[in-house]
Amino acid sequence: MAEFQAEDFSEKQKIYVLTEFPYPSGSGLHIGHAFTYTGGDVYARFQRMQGRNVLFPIGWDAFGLPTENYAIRTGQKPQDVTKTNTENYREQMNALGFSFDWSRVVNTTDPTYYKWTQWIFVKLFEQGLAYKAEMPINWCPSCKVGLANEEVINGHCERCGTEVTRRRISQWVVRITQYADRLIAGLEQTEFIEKVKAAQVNWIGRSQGAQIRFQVNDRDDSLEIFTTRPDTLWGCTFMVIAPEHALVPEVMDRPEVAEYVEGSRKRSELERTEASRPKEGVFSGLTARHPATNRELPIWISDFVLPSYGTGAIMAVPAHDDRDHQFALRYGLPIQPVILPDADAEWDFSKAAYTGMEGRVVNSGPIDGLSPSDAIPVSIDWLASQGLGERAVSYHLRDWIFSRQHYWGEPIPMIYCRECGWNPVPEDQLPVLLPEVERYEPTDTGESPLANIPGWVDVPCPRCGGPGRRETDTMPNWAGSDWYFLRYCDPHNDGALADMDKLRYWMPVDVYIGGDEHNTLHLLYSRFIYQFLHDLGVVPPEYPEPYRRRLSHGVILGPDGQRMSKSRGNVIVPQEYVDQYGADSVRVYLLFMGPYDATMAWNERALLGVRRFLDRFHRFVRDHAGQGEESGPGVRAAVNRLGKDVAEDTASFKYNTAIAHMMETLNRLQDLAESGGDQRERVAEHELRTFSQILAPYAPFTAESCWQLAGGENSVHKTSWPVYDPALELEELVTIAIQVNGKLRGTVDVPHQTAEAEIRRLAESQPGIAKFLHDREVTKVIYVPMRTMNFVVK
RNA sequence: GGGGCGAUGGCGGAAUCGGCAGACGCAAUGGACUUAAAAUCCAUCGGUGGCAACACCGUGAGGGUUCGACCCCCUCUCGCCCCACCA
Repeated sequence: MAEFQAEDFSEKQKIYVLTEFPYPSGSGLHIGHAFTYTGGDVYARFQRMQGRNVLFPIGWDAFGLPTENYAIRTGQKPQDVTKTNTENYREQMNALGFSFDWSRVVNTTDPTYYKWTQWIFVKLFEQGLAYKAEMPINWCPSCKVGLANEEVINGHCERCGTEVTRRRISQWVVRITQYADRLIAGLEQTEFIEKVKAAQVNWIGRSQGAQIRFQVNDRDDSLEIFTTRPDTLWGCTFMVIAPEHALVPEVMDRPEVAEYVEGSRKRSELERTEASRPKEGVFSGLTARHPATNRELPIWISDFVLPSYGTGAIMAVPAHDDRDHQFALRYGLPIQPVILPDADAEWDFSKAAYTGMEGRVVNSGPIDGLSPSDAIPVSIDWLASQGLGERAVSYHLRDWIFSRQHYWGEPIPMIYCRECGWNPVPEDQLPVLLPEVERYEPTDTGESPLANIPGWVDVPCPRCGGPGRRETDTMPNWAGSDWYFLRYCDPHNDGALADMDKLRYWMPVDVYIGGDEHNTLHLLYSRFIYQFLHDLGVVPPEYPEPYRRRLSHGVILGPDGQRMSKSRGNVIVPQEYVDQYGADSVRVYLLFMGPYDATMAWNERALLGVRRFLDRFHRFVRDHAGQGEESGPGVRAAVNRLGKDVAEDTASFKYNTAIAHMMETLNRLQDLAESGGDQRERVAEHELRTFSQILAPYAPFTAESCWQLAGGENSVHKTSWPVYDPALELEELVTIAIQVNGKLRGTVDVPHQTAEAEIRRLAESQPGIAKFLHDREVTKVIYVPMRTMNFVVK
């Protein structure tokens, strides 16, 4: 398949078409893969025919829990399972005719690849962007294993269905929040569609507000809170802190506090973040002083306050926040209105909080009489002048928990020494290879299975040479997919993750095709890692962002219109349909179903319709091959036009209409070639070959066969896209719509460049139109050249 | 609650910049070929009225702008997707 290899530094214009690489599961390629890669393949093939140097690579995102589980179940090595699966994937991809550059395959589980994944981690650590912290993880008490968020389905373990609880474990965390503002700002340099940009901005969730200090009574401590509504400060009647807050251990001697905190700890993340759960809490026994009014404010503890957002503490303003209002009603805490709504002067604050921004601030000292939006900056300035607080920004985005307690992942290349602390494995000792072990079962303690291999764990400290201990956690699945697109540019490089000149040639990715489900996490993580590498200077400084465009493909539902799932039994396996109808039918059908980004149900009858079209074309070519003379004018014009239409649609990913154009043109050619009488036209091999070329990106096998039948030499896939001849189109008649008062009353067919006056004469002479003009006064005639003419009459 | 998107025949969907609504395909109906079936081919296929020519209505609902609106503006209804106790 050497024919599809991309050429480094070619003089041709480059284009980098990237599709998300698959996780090679045991069940083989699924329909979503077929859909994604067909979309990428058509575009790549089309661009090659346009004379571009196309990089269309593929690889394997092969680390992951299913392989590890399967290996445990069957007693195989994950390495061997991966090998079997990737070979199967490759075979099925070839059956579908994907024109990947197989010389650039990347495999995240290959030590020559994950050496660089580990290298990136070492750099993160060296730059202070990776740190150890006690973080709660999702814990399956039955499997005795920590689960990533994506392995928790509705609060239950993906594997065994047991309800997941929380457990605190010391983990590696990556400081992605440090890049939050840049990740937002960088979006401006991309051409992502609005939806994707919005998803990213939303996920980062930047809010502006104020940080305010409250003095805790009878103690030295002060309580810091974050709020986006400092204008409601004077309405604060109590405070709430999370059970994880640093103040809590100091009041654990109160039995009711201890009981509440204990109960909360047992609650799963799912339960805890359930918004409809009644707001419950416990009084801490502490009070704080209102910074403006000196009023005494009780400090409550409740787990509706999240430890991981803001400061883990809030000022409660029950008059103007729904949650605080619920809490106040439950425990009989005072409600103090400080904003009167414009619309409803009689607002009943005992019934509901007023959270709107329209209104007037009252009972609030220096900000009285202002509108809430004006009051926000004024209140912050006032707080700052009193030394009580300042402007602050908070993000929904959290630092990224980077440890997984699994075997089948990249070992985190760190060594712990009692004397020197954490040190990275020196670069010349990378990669830290995954040891081959007999058993992959998780440990009872929640540690990675690697912790059970003393010969691997115990190593000298790279700094002092004393006894050290390897990190036994592995990296999350995201790690390998964060930078794979860089490796495709230079997949065999031993001395760097990729050569700078090659990156400069191929980057950025021109089109990245993937699923909506990766529009937030994967896209954000990989943009972050790219920006980090940009700061390190190992990617071209002139490209601040890795992806120019992001295209999200749609979803194929089962024949019943439901999402495909094994339990519903509506899963479509592409290979079965390839066997039955041929790869081209499956390819063309997938793209013909609807717009590339739509959600569509599988319909085997429609697939059959596509098969009929391909068969009909093949028959047509066979029946008309050998008629070596020139085609009739209608045939020439139709095929000429087709090349232009399909090129336009393909370039803008409107595959469904491109295919419709091909069907339409075949219908037209059949009419012209097979009708009786004077209209009948000859179809010569030249047009049959041109049509085959146009079909080639979509149905590569059928097109090749037809190309040969029509006397084509070599391979249709090595030809250039047919050149459009505008002169041919000018020979065709144009149909112009004739309206009277905006209503269609007829049409006239005229040659191109017919004068307006002539069109008007033809229209007025047509009885079906004339009868609407008869006896009326034409006040105006609007003419849109070569499209429509509208008579305005009284 | 926040954000994004959408609503067109029996179905999936077309319609470049506001200019012939329903391309293309599926399903359906009638017919040809066949002993029969499959395959293939021909015809019809938004609604109402009409033998027909033709006329009127029609892009979720209501209003507006315009010579002309699926497309632009306002109000509303419904649906899908993502995020969500985020202070």
